[in-house]
Amino acid sequence: MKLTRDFYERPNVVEIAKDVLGKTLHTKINGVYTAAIVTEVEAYAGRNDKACHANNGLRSKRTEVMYGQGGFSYVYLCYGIHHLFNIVTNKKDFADAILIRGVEPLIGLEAMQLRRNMTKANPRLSSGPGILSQALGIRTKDHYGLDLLGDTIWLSDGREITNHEIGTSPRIGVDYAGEDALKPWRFYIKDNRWLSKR
DNA sequence: GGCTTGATCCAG
DNA sequence: TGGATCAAGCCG
Repeated sequence: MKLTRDFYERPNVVEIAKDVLGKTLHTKINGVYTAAIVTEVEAYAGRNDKACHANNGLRSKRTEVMYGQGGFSYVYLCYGIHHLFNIVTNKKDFADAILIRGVEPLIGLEAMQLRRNMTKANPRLSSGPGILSQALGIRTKDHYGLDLLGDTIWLSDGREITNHEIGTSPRIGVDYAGEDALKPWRFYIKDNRWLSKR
């Protein structure tokens, strides 16, 4: 069943991030349907989180969607090459988001391999925030600010993940964020092959 | 380990 | 207006 607005609009982004583990991420892009299980995420807590693009209340064309309702997509270009897919959470004016860092392919493996220019389905297909967007066909220009209750990118129930199956670590690549870089807000499914850190 | 790559941000 | 910076991936 498709996740509802209520799921995304809860106030605690860390709690939602853990809940997203095991959920199914679907895309239907240019008529091609793909689906994958979310294996790895990071939480970004709006204006009070130095690692978040909306820290200190920064508003710009890029961050604007984070200030809207929960359950929308925030996709942006990183290092000039990679499209990183985030889920906006919390209610209007609260700029929280969750970065998806790894997925386990379920449906549409051939389409994903074609997009990634690969001949096999190994973790290099979709274990990393940039390459999973590539595998699923998500691009900044086309998929910024989409409603995740729509029919282009959406999430649904998936695999049940219990608390003791969830691993925790600091977030990746946010050393610039001072003390906030230490927050243990990266979550992943333990013993899963489809993680960005091997 | 070193290179790629370009939007974004802020200093001036 | 320009240059430093960056939620990464690829090749070796």
